[in-house]
Amino acid sequence: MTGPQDTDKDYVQSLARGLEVIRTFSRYKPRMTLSEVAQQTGLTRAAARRFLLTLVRENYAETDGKHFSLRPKVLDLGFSYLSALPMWEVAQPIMRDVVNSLQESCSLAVLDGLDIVYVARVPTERVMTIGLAIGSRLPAFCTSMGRTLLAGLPPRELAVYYDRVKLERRTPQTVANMVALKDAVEASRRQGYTLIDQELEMGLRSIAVPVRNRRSEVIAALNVGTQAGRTSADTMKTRFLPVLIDAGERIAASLPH
Amino acid sequence: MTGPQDTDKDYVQSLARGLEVIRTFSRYKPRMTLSEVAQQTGLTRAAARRFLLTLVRENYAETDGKHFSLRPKVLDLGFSYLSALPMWEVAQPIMRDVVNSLQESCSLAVLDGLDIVYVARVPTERVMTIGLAIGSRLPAFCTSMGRTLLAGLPPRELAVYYDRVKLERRTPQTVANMVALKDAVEASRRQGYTLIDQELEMGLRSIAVPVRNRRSEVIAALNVGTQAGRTSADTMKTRFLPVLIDAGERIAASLPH
DNA sequence: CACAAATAGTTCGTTATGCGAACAAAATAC
DNA sequence: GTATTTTGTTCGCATAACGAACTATTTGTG
Repeated sequence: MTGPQDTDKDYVQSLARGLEVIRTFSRYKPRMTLSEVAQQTGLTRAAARRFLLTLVRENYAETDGKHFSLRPKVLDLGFSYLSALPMWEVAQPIMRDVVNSLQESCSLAVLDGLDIVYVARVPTERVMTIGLAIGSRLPAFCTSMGRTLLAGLPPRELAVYYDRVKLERRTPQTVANMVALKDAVEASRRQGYTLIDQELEMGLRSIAVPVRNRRSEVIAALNVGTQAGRTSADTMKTRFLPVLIDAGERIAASLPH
Repeated sequence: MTGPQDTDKDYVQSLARGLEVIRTFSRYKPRMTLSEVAQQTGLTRAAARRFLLTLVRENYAETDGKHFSLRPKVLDLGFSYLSALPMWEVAQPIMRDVVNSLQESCSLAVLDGLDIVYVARVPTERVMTIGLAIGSRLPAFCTSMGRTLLAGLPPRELAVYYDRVKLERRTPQTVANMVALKDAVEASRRQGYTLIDQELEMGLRSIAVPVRNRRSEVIAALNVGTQAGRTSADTMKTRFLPVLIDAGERIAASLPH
């Protein structure tokens, strides 16, 4: 496992390695033996063992003597980020109003690399086959919130994104060529909202608007998702969009100075 | 800042310190300078700087050249824990059913030390003055889910809890003496649910049931919260409790083997 | 049950990781 | 402009963390 190429005196390799150990646990590997962790992370068994025992000692993990698993204290790490978000506390009541008004799921996400990351979510029903919660990631290029966030990037950062993204079709509708994606992002920027129709998953339609800070920078996206069979694109534009725009503005207005 | 008392060859001090740096960010300190982080964590400035630069290098944090703040990648750490939870994916649709049925907020929590930690939440409206999300912590002794989880502890672990907990009154109704708490927990165990009436916060009433694994161990608690003025304790027992019990059983039944 | 294979626990010599005091540089406050 | 505070950087040093190699334990197989 590599860190920076050259010896970097300001880099704490043990911290980076330890965080990788935490990240190696997942839905598919909720609990692992010492050797499995070593294998997954590329660490030696002795090193993996020290990291795991340190996590156990600090109550981030536990062991039954053979298998290791993470403990809820790990959520504190993510919570440090969430509770530091300026919009964190004000967004949820506003999102609940959206859900009460439209009877559809509402989510808030930020851009992180090539992905969007959910930071708040008020679900009403399962509109997608995968479960989503705070911390979930989805590709930005084929989600309504993702396109909205891309549209709000400064040109240079957007160019970097286009250079790095790999457009992989998720449904027959997925916009998977660069020219079409750029047009779509530009359209999002112009019209101030994004409507995605079954690009991420068949049957899923969602609409998103930007949430801006006081300097008019796009800092998050807010969306409502529905089943395509239940709500037409026109209805989303005429009924859902005004509610979302209002909610985005209320969140923005509630941000600290 | 101290680690283990004796030199412990299996303890990675840099990992423990780095995790403390992450945890030091909060709602009150969303962004900090190098010196502030050093002061908050007890590290030297040079050490704090190396940890922060490592977090920046690994995209867990960012800096504007002076202040540091966390990035969404930190949520991946908590997400490792959440996605590894056996009940994670099945619980939310069931909780949404509860919310649709009762029109009240529904949450799922686990016990961690003296606290409960929220691992899933479907809010309907603001029943509490503080915002709650995945990762939020509340004291176990004066919450419905907390009492439920305490009731499900093996006797030895419960004894340890009683030894360590400090009962601090949150409202005039808070059960804050040990005898009364033990009686309340025992009552929760006997009746298989817990109803809390304005012990955590005035105006807040909530009812919780245990979620058990296939070995009948209590692994989480599920609750519904309401405003005391809107729903009587009797209504919670007659209308809410059957729905919650059913939901708890459905979550339990959906757990993997 | 015996044996082989796999995995975990431990040791310890080694080294490079991470340390922090001290200084320089930059930013901030007055 | 000066004083103060904060940040950036260096570098000698101590030891934290390393991993190879071994022992011990567990698991799987015939």
